[in-house]
Amino acid sequence: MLFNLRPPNNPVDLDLELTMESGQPPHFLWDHACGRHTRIINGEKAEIWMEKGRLRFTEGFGDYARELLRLDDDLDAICSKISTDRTMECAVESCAGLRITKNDPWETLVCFVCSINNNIPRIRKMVRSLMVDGEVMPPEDMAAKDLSGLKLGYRDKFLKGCAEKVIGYEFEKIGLMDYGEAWKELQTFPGVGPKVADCVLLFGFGFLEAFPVDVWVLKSMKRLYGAKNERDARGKAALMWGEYAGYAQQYLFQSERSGCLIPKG
DNA sequence: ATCCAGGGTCTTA
DNA sequence: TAAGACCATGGA
Repeated sequence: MLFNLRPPNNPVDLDLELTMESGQPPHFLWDHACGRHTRIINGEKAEIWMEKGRLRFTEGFGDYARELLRLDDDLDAICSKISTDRTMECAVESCAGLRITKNDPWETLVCFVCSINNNIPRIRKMVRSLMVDGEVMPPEDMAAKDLSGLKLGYRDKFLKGCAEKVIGYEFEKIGLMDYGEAWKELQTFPGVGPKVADCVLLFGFGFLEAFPVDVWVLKSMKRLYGAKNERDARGKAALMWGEYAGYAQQYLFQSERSGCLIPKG
């Protein structure tokens, strides 16, 4: 099976490698070898790869791939809207085909609790230590299991706390709230502050207006737009990029890390 | 040895 | 509301 991307056969519409390896949940949850991305979904092996400029995936995972890669997002239109100045134009150009991914909320929460004051390679190691049979262990198992010995640092108690809170809690209801309400609600979870909440809302619940401010994005927002602090960065992002601030954030994050972000023009 | 990493919590002023 | 100590771990 394959998808015709919009516009059809336009390779700029999806850079699968970049998207899957850009510090989003798939970077932590999927295996990656020989240009193929693999993991277990609902007990079955799923595989995604590019072939002759077209997206391919294991039979039966078409709907999953479409949701994961947000193939219904009009990337051209979104990139136009966030290209508010020369700097953002360059960021968008240098990361052509980078898409926001939509992941399972619980797995996303686990990923970004592990991300606290941490680096991407070690986040991946931690998340994988919390996976059983290819999937992040469900809240019930995480609440019951002894996490000491997994080298999670002080994050083990946060993960335990989140697992216990999610049990008997309609986690999906957060996706039905408006952004502001959902942002505040998520921060009642142990280990979830403003940044982790925005990551879970963006990558787990699909709120494209969420703007996670980590050290890289904060550095960009200070240098490029004179942001004074984290809160100020969020405010400026909301004003400049509004409903697509999440996409702007991912292009900023990727560009800042790869060092291809020009000062400002 | 010191700094840093997709930060949060808690205390203090 | 804002700043600072503290938190575990491993790589640079």
